Amino acid sequence: MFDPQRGFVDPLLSWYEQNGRHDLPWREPDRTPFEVLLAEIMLQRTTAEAVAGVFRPFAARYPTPAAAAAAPSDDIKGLVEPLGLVKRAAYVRQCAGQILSRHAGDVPREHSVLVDLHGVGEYTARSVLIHVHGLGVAAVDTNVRRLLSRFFDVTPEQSQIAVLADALAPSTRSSDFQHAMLDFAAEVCTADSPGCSSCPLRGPCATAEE
DNA sequence: AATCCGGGGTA
DNA sequence: TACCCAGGATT
Repeated sequence: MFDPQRGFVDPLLSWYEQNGRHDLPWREPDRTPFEVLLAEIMLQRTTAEAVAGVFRPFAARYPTPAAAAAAPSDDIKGLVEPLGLVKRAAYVRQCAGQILSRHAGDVPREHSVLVDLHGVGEYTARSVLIHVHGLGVAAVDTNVRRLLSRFFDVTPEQSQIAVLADALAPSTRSSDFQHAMLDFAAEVCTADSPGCSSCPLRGPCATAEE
C-alpha cells in the first residue's frame, strides 16, 4: 500500500532542505504578518523571481497597514507596475484600510475574516494562516494543483486537490511543506518538460517524461 | 462559469 | 507567436 508520508511528504521536505529557494526575502524569519500579506498579494499570478526584485523597497515603504492605507494610490501603483496586474495596488491600499478600521491594524487570524479583505481569496488567506500562524493546512495554487494532480494521478479539480493538500500538510511544518511544494513544482515538476528523470518522489505518478 | 487583468520570461 | 506565472474580482 502506498504511503504518502514516505513517498511524498518526507522526500519532498528533504528535497526542499537541499534545493529550496531559501533566499526569498518574504521567507525571512523576522517577517511581519503584514509583510507576508503584502508578498502573497504581489505573488498572485506572478513569478517569485519577479517579486523578489521589488519586495524589499516595497515592504520598507509600507511597513504597516497604516502606512499603506495612507499612501497615495499612484504611489503604490508605481511599485506594482513592473509586475503587471496593477489593480493589486488598489488591493493593497483598500485591504490595509480595512485592517485598520476593522481590526485595529492587526492582520486577522481567522480564515473567514481574512477572505473578507479586498484582494484576499482562498489561497492568500491560507498562506497567511500557514506562514504567520503555523496552521497545519495547505494553500492550493497553480503549482500545487499541477504537482498533486500529477503525482497522485487525480483530476486537477480544485476542491478535491484542496482536500488532498490539507490531508498531506504536516501539523508542525506546514510552512516548510507549503514552500517545498511551491519550489519543487516551480523547479522540477514544471508545467512543461518536468524533470521526471531527477524526481526524488516515488509513488502513483502517471506523468512520465525522460 | 467566463472573463479580465499584465509585464516579463521561455520555447 | 503562444503559453505560463504563490489569484481574485467582476459580470
